[in-house]
Amino acid sequence: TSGDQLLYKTTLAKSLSHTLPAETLNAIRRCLVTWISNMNLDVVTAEILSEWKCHESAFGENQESPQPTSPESQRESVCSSPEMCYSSQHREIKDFSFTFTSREVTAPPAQRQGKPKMSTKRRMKASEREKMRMRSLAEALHQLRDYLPPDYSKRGQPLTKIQTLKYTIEYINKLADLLSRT
DNA sequence: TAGGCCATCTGGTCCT
DNA sequence: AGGACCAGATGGCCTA
Repeated sequence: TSGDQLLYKTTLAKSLSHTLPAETLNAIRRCLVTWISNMNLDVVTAEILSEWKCHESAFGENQESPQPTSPESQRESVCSSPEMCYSSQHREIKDFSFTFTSREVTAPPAQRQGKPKMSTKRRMKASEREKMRMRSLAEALHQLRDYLPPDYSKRGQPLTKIQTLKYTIEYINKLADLLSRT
């Protein structure tokens, strides 16, 4: 709808500064889902893909062209945490290179000494949570993959995680260009 | 067989 | 104290 498009444009304008806080990412996602579901995907996809072929050399063929292998396709992960978590704090996105300005994680060895080891029970709980967290991440990527036109995986092979992320950025940029021209 | 991709485990750090 | 997040290590599966 026009309202969705307006909101989407506004959100994109904010995001074009290359800094994408979690709220912005969520807003983009919501608008894209709403907007795309209300229009003729064939037309959009055809136009985008025609442009895609022209700009393919940007990175698609050079470094991240769809590769034939993706073991995940054979072993679809069963995800128990379908909800998507967007906790991108202090994250910058510039073109296709991510810069994660995360916390300092390395500490001098001297500081590590003397810290009591986690109990087995707590370690098992932490492992379980980590497993769920990674499955949630995989599920989110799986859903993201579904929003990309099938032609992005040229040989019919599912995209890898990194390809999914990169192509999604490319797809959003192309959708934004399309919108800006209307 | 090498290399890519992935899931899982683990220990460390930061945050609430 | 416990949860969230991160990165390194490890091993399995698959393809060229």
